[in-house]
Amino acid sequence: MPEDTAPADLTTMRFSRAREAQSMAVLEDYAEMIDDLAKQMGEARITDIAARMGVTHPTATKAVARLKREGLAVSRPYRGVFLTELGAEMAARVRMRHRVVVDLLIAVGVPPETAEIDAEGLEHHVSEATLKAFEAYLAKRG
Amino acid sequence: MPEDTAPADLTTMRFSRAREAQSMAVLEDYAEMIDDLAKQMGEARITDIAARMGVTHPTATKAVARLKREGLAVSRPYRGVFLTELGAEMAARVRMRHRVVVDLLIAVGVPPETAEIDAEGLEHHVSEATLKAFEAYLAKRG
DNA sequence: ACAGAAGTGTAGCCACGGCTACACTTTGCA
DNA sequence: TGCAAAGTGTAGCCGTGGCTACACTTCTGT
Ligand SMILES: [Mn+2]
Ligand SMILES: [Mn+2]
Ligand SMILES: [Mn+2]
Ligand SMILES: [Mn+2]
Repeated sequence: MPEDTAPADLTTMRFSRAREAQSMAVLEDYAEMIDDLAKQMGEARITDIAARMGVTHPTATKAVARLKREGLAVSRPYRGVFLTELGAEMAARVRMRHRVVVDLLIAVGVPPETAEIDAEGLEHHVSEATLKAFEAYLAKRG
Repeated sequence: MPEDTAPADLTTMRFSRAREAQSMAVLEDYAEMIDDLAKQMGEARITDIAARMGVTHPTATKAVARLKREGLAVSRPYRGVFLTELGAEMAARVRMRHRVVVDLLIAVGVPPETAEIDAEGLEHHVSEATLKAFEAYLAKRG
């Protein structure tokens, strides 16, 4: 085995972390989007959530059901969806991280439109440590 | 609607792209891993693939079945798994991209161990345009 | 040579995130 | 005011990627 290869158990841990991060991605994106809609439209309706996510309304309903199950949102039949305090905190955190990721990409030379697109997937795999490093890099750059 | 917000249909496209990228992630990671194992051990066995991915062997078997279905690998019962030419090309591309992502993270100040971990998830959402930008940045930095 | 260990296949379970189809409720307008 | 349009709920399908349990094959060491 080449010495530039990490031990197998460290490799395994990397994959586990990536899977774990991915399992949060849907939750994070919906939380942020519901918060966006609440700010822009006054409330987040299932149809609007679905339209923005690019999915059908039953898919959005299922995602919201998961958010509710995890204590991140509440809703009553035929009414809008609202974030709990926990959900709002997640939304704020996710929005900030998203912005930092986009800014960093642009700072290292990625075209802004591309940065926006790629960030939507990248953001969910940026750890706290990496986020801090990004912020430090951006601060240093002014 | 605030003017710092992208049109809804662009937002929708971002999410679609992220989902699409994600659907390739498993394929990419397995292709790279099978290639690793072929180089390090002579051949890629289901048990070894599973162990490194941190999953059980039936899970690895299913992933390999998908690789075969997509023309990226071949195998015969109770024998090892081998990449096709297409699969080997994907593995090479994925390995290169992984390395660039890790290098870029380190270049902007992310601790190397963290860079390795985060890159495992990030890599799948780095587009060609972003990869080129990363390479340019790294080249400029020497 | 063969028995036990190791490896592999496969059935069948689950959660998730897509979808269509259809029923029901709410909204809005003539 | 009431009816049509819009919105929502829900059942049920699929593919994917996890898992356990168990059967079968291959390998290995005595
Ligand atoms: Mn996202
Ligand atoms: Mn985002
Ligand atoms: Mn990966
Ligand atoms: Mn990788």
